[in-house]
Amino acid sequence: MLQSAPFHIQETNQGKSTVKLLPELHANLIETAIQAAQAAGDLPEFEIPEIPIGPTKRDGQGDYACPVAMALSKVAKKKPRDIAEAIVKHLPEAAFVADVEIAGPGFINFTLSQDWLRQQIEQIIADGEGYFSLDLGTGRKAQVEFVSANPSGPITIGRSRGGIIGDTMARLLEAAGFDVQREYYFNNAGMQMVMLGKSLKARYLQALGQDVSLPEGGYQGEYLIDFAKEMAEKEGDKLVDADWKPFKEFAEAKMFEWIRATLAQIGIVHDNFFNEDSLFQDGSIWNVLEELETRGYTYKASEWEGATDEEKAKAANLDPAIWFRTTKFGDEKDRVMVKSDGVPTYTLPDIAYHKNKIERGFDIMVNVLGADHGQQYKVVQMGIEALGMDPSGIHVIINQMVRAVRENPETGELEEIKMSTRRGVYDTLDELVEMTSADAIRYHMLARSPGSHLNFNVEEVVKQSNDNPVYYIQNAHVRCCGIEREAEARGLSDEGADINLLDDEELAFIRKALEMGEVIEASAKLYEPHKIAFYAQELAGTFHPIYDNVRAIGEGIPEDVTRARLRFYHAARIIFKRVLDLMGMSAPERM
RNA sequence: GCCCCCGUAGCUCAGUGGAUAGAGCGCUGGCCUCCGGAGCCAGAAGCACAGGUUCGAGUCCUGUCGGGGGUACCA
Repeated sequence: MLQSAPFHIQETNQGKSTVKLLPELHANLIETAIQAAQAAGDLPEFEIPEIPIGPTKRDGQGDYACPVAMALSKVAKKKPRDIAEAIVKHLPEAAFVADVEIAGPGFINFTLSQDWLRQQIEQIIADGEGYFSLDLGTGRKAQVEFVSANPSGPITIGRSRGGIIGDTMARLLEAAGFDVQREYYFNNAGMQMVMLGKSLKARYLQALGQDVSLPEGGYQGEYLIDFAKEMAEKEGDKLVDADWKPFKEFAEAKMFEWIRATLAQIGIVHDNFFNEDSLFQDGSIWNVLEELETRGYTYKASEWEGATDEEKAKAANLDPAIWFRTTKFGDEKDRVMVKSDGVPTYTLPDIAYHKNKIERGFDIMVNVLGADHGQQYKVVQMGIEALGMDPSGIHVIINQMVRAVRENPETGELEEIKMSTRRGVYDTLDELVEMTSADAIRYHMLARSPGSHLNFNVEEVVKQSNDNPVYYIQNAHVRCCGIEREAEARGLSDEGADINLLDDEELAFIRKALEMGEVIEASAKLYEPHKIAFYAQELAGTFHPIYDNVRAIGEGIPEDVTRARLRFYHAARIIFKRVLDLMGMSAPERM
């Protein structure tokens, strides 16, 4: 579903069409102009750098600005303004450019053609929601792995951040043209799951009336009591002598359904759940270990080779473990791959998992991790390199921790709500969804760069008033729908509209709308999905004043003007639907 | 101690090395004969600190201070 404008379709020599965005189109003009200026002797010979260009921020500076003349000042041995003049002199004509100006120290400012902008309205309506699709990733497979929480308890607010970032990243990569798979790495192996099984067994015995306590470090959540009751009803006392395994199986299956249901509430649906367990069962972890041994990256010892005296003392009573020589890749210390009891740590299956991903043929693999796992991905990368594979397709988005906060009614200060599995505390995503809405959660989690330490103010998100940007954005869509409803009720339509009757204000919105392609491109290339959230708010901020000033229907408005404006609001509705879709938010028709 | 991340308005946060650092909330003052006011207009208020690189630094480098995370048999 590839679409054309806002980007001109350019025919290449091979006759294949390539979608291009406005910054690149402008940059091409400038590059051509520099070459022509050099050929004409107006500029000296030098290697042409990457042309910087971007949308301008304030009136009077055109729509797109390029500061390349300043950067060239040194190599060209000329004043920036003189360079800019030489470039402008040789600038080729382009349908989308109405005016070019040199301003300030040597900026080249481009103003878009109003006619060209008008045409984009028709293009948007013709292409519908596919209008902002790019072909950046056409023919390429991408995978986004996110959430990947241990199935040992309910999804927490903190976990949902990575989930929303990951799902939005997937949506943006799809918009950029990639064939995207969403994957959940289901950590159903390891000590945590053994503990879960043991905890459930204790709850099961309790359900049968036995006086047993939870194992040390066991899971205390009430959900295990519910699971245990269900098990006791189903199995009776058949399992009193069983070990932890059937309990782990049962808990895991329950958790799997629970996690899926929780995530589905906020619009997150994974295409694939990859079981960590399968890497043990099919032997791939042992193959990886063997390969690392063969390549000389492991050794067996009870302490790592550079251990301090303190570390040696700690290891004194341990049997030997198998170490991965990560110091060969610049790590500060080697890492344990197989513990002294013969059980692998998370490192080994993690490496085997990423090897598996690469072998599945993804061109890019995005991995969304919390900061508490922030170092681990480096070890995985070292593992992939040690196996002689290329880790360059793996990209990690690390999101900093979420602190749930609320205002102290007495002091007015924000204070942290301590995460706890007890009820009554805002800790699980289920509870948060109940109190707010999927849209509000998604927007607030998304509207922060992953690197920022997020203070999640529950009351602020709960507030359903005009101080909430979620509704500000959705309301733009609602208003477009309202106009269309009114038009229909009055028997009016936008068919055959003369878009030349539209004014600068409406076109300013279209200009802003065209930036969506640039935002999608930047998000996809830089792996920064939060950009779309800020863009959406800016877009709504451009829309609402126009809605206030530019009435489509009413006394004294000529019918042809009404028709043209209805056409405009029709396009605006498509645009808001699209941006809300990209964020995984609903686009309501009424509020 | 060492490694990673962060420090921008009263609060929550944006800001590909480019022009006069933006938005929301809160605060102050205006706007309802309206296609839904969950809206519009205006105002006050800020780059932790010190050096350095650059024609140009909130952005890059070094250091200091402050906060979060990690730091060999948890994931």
